[in-house]
Amino acid sequence: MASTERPMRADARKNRDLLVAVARQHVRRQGITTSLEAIARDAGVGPGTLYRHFPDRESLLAEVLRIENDELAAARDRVAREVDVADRLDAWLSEVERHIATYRGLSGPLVGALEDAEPTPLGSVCAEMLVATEQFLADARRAGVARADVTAHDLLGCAAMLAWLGSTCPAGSRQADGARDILRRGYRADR
Amino acid sequence: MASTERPMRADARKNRDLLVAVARQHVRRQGITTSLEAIARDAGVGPGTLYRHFPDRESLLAEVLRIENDELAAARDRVAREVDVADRLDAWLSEVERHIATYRGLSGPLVGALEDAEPTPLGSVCAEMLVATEQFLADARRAGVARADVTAHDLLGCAAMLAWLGSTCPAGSRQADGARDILRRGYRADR
DNA sequence: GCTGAACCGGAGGGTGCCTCCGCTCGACCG
DNA sequence: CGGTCGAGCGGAGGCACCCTCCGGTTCAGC
Repeated sequence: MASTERPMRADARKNRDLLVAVARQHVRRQGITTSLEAIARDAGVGPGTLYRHFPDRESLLAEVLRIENDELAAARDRVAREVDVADRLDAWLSEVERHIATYRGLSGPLVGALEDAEPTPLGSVCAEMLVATEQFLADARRAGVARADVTAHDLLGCAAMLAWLGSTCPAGSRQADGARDILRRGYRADR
Repeated sequence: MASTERPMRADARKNRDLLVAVARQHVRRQGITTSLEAIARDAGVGPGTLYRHFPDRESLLAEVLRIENDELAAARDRVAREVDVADRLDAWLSEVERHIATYRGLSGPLVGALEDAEPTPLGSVCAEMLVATEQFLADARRAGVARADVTAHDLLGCAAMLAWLGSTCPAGSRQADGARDILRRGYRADR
């Protein structure tokens, strides 16, 4: 289907890429509620152009994340390779938390996408994280370091909560650390 | 100090009370990001009037909560009286979570107030919850059902996280239940 | 080069935030 | 009870943002 579509016009492609690049900067700095108009301005295009390429905030966001997701995949492989199985799940969840927390305000929409039945732009990003988490959870269970009644879905929810708490508190606060410790003891089988 | 100030003019008092009442409805229905202009409109006053009584969103919110806080205090007394010490802390934290979750979006500002050094309008609301939580935590420790390294501050953070997760998911989702179980096992000493 | 379809960008209507200022009306005094 | 004056009112207005629509422009294939 997609293969039968003719390729994008060169100027359209350029604008689209530029918009995603500028959006990435803005979202990193201002969080996901950053002004779309400002992104268009900075990219030197009109608002109409932005809205044609990305009909709503979420599709633009999904595109930004799609690019960034390579980083998370790399982290996943690194964790699987280098971290001892006893701490692998912890390490992975930390990565997920850090990834989510990169963009202030992302945790909300992400949890929404985790729940939503119909596929949203953010859905695929979520699905990937869920698969990896299931993998790590299975490993941990086999090694006897994760409780049996905890699900990957729950764990992602926990990571999102922590990311939320961390980016809600004033920067530099250790508020999330206590909660993280409590959560760890709650899903691990060995403490 | 406050006692030397002359009492409010009757019309001002009336407007102020009306605004708080209308705001309460709106915030309950729409969450804390509800439109302040709409509140003013519904109360039949101009925006200027609203902003003189409540210079920013947070002071209006704090006033709404101050009224509602009686409910939480009642819950606190009921829990202290009726619930067995083994489950008292759990019961109290559930109440806190429910209370916070009543107003969609409240968890963020509340956590902020929990951290802030200088007193914000929401600060006193927080302080009250913190005191009660410390009390219940101390009881639980004495009864041997709470881990020693958990702080009341951490627990409030956890309640806020759960409230956040609960009101972020589409209504009726059980997403928060898993996280709540994990957290409970994390702070309790007996499971 | 020509042509038409794809694409552009900005004007504009709607909403919300917050401020400022001229007028009103309630409180108190004589 | 009537007058005064200042607290209080409310709406106009400036600003930012969201999103849509459409007349003009530019690319791509012939």
